[in-house]
Amino acid sequence: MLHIMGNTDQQFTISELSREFDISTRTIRFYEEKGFIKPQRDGQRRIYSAADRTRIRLILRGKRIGLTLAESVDIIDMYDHHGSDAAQLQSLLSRVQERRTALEQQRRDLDEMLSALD
Amino acid sequence: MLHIMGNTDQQFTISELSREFDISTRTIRFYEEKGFIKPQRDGQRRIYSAADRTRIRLILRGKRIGLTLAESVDIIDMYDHHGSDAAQLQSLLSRVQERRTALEQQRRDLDEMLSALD
DNA sequence: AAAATGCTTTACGTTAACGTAAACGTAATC
DNA sequence: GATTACGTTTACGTTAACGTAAAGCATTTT
Repeated sequence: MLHIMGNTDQQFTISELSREFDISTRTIRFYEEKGFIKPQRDGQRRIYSAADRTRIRLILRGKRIGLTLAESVDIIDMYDHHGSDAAQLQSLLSRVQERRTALEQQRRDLDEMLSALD
Repeated sequence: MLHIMGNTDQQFTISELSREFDISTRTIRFYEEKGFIKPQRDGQRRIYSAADRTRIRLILRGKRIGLTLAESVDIIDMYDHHGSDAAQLQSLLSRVQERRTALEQQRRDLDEMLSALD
């Protein structure tokens, strides 16, 4: 059977992503266990989309700045959110604001740390 | 009995520091267990110096930027180091350099995160 | 077909950073 | 002298983020 598909939707195997991001396959499956990514299946094999890959990249970025996985995913879902009513939007905005404040404090701490290391 | 002491060497109780930094007394004792601070004793009571207080402040700053306690203490001891020979100094400098690099990456990650939240 | 390769699930183990409770000591206050 | 406030030690419990086998499919290579 022939599939006609644009090459915009690239596919990745677990070991490809493992190598690319230098994390174990265990880690990638763990992220799935936690519901942070939901790859498709080809039989029993996992297939990762470009979107899955991006989510992993963002999770790792979050880790580097000291966020927990849950916090990272939380923020990622802030980007991603599409349909929501006014009330949801309002609470989202205030949560983004909170996050900003924490991150800005973090930046100040980091700057002080860096300048102290001179 | 009268103690004559300059007020440069202030003293603090565990609950004072607990309130000031908004951490539990358990946390403070835990830091001592790990050897990160070494308060004096008055009988069985702990007495914290200004230096102890500063170390705690720095540890907490490290935590906010996602360092582990061990990493924070490691950096703090970089500030503090006084007597060391040339070889030690050299290894210290390269370690500081490593740290800087990591922190700068962290800063970039943070900036991207912040600008994405607009 | 045997072996190697790459993937799968299940499940127990590990480390960091405390939380939480028990049980007790000492000093000030009612 | 009993209660309250503040401190102490000892020790078991908890959560996050994986590590590390163990044991088994499925496909590709020898």
